[in-house]
Amino acid sequence: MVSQKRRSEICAAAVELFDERGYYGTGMEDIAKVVGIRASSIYNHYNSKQQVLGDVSVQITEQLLREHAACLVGVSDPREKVRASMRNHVRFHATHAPQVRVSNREVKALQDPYAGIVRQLRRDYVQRWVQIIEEGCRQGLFTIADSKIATYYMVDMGTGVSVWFRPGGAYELDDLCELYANAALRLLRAVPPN
Amino acid sequence: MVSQKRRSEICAAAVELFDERGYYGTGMEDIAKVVGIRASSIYNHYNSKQQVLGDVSVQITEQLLREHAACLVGVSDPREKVRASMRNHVRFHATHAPQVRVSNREVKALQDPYAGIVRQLRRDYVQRWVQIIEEGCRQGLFTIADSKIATYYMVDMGTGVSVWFRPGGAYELDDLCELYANAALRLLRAVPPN
DNA sequence: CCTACCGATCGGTAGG
DNA sequence: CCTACCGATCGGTAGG
Repeated sequence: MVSQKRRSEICAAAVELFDERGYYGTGMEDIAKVVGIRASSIYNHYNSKQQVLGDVSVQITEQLLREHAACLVGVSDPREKVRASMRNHVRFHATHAPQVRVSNREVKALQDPYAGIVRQLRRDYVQRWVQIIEEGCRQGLFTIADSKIATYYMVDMGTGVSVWFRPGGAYELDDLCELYANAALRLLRAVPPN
Repeated sequence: MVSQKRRSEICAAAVELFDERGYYGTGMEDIAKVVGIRASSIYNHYNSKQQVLGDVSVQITEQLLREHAACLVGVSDPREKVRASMRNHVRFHATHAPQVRVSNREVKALQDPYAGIVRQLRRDYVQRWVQIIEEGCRQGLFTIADSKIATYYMVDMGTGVSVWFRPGGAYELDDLCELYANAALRLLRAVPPN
């Protein structure tokens, strides 16, 4: 049987284990044990361990871009685009922390074709930020030296949330999203009203 | 022979390989091959692969704190402390990129006593940032909602440099340090003169 | 989905 | 610093 349910069970187990022990530190036996089957049975759903990692990485990266595009619908002010992008970035990295940690940490373990796909998606994502920032600069709303560096400021800062954020901890996610959105506009020296 | 030279050769080879393929993806054979000896000979210098990773991680983390302390000598204005800290953080993460990537990526693979030591050093480092920021707030120089979050902004942003920075690339390291130092003061809403 | 099994490689040890 | 070797585990396959 090659049910979609089993496939996603394997995927979920793999994410947890890759996150905990890394791609090379996780055996097919480990994944199978969590799912409740034998290691050899995984090969009815995936051709290789590499394909499991590829599936996880491509899926989560595509989802990030999809949700980013969705959060910008109907927004025209570049300052609001930055706010929405930052909120989305932080929320995504907090709520899909294991997946983004794995896809960031194991990007070097990823081989083609997955590696090429994921790298291209990441370039697209950075490029979207760059274009929003440059649009704001042209409108005289932002003042920055380099739009690429400004993008790294914000993306790297928000990605860090996936490492230290704990649901139910000291910080409420909604509050965090607002703090980061405001911080982004400060980084860009955005003219008020923010 | 347990020469210090051999030990650091093993260390250097291990950093490159751990960075490239991860801790679990790297065998003692791989490290030995780079050094030009047999895998079993590494055990004349280290008791285990874990000890090699521990050595790398503790050393680089101690060095970060040492250089951070040194960059603050004679500085009293909190704004200048933030500038110096940010410049040091970025420069360190750019010039020791493989080491910090390994020590960040493999922190979960680290066992006690190394894990405990490294985690404590990291807490110390964060605490130093927090105290500088709170000092600036008390003096009315900074305006922020949460000093811990503000620390994460800056530390995470600067740590990102270790991932994308390439020496001899589009950005000069000195310029980058200044850009990040200025960005840090914007994040803190520092009062001029900056 | 299973059992049975492949050759390769793993970290580490014994002994010199 | 080496050779020789340990038991365990690796990703993956054959065959049902």
